[in-house]
Amino acid sequence: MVTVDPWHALADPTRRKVFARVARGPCSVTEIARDLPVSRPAVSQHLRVLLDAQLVDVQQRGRERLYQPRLSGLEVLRRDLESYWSQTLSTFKEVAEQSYEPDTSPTEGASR
Amino acid sequence: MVTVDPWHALADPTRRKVFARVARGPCSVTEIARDLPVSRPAVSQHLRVLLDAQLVDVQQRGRERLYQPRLSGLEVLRRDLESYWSQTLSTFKEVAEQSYEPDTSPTEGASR
DNA sequence: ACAACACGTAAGTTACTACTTACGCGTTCA
DNA sequence: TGAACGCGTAAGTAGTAACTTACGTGTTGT
Repeated sequence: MVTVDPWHALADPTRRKVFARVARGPCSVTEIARDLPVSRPAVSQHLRVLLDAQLVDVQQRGRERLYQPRLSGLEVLRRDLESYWSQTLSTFKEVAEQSYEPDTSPTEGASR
Repeated sequence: MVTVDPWHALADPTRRKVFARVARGPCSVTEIARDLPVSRPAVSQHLRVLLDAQLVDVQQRGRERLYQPRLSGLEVLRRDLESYWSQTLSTFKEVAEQSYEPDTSPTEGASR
């Protein structure tokens, strides 16, 4: 089993549309391909990547394969994004404090 | 000015490391390149993409260029991710309800 | 049993992307 | 004023990724 970075998985616009459709509710490959300007095999290949990124799950249903969204992959993205967000906020805070105390950095007063 | 999809911007592992470093606090190109196994121009090119994705900002500082994180790009990601998350949760709910009421779907009792 | 359906995968092509080295421009400091 | 620094960008290259068509497999219904 190959593991795929969920960031990479959602980077492609077409693949993001595929995932968005699956997230909205369980659906089959043909059903997804009908709404997209790409072939059915292309959708299959995108779903394979989403599977490897733990973003979707499959379930055989007669002769259909029903795809459903999965939380595991999203949790990774959530954690990373939350980290970026909080670090960005505290960086903002630090920069703001430094502009009030120019003594802290001895890099000469070229801050403006 | 070229606009870049923030999803695409954070898809590359190296670029994500560059952004993670900038998020942690303002820094220069050379400083980032010192901690990564790629050349300085490579870092410059990554920062260009992050700039176009509204994920970072620059500020000339003497002969250095100080990069800082920016919220705009992250907000897009946050909004998308939040949408995926909530839709995935409600899809889970729907699926759970359907398994208790097999009458709803006339696709014959092949659910197990 | 056979046609139709739903799907995955192999094979091939084209476009893009991440990287390198080489170069040029502005800034700092002796 | 000239050497060193910090950086962006151009040019070239190797690897990857997204797509297509063609084909094979399992399931449904007559």
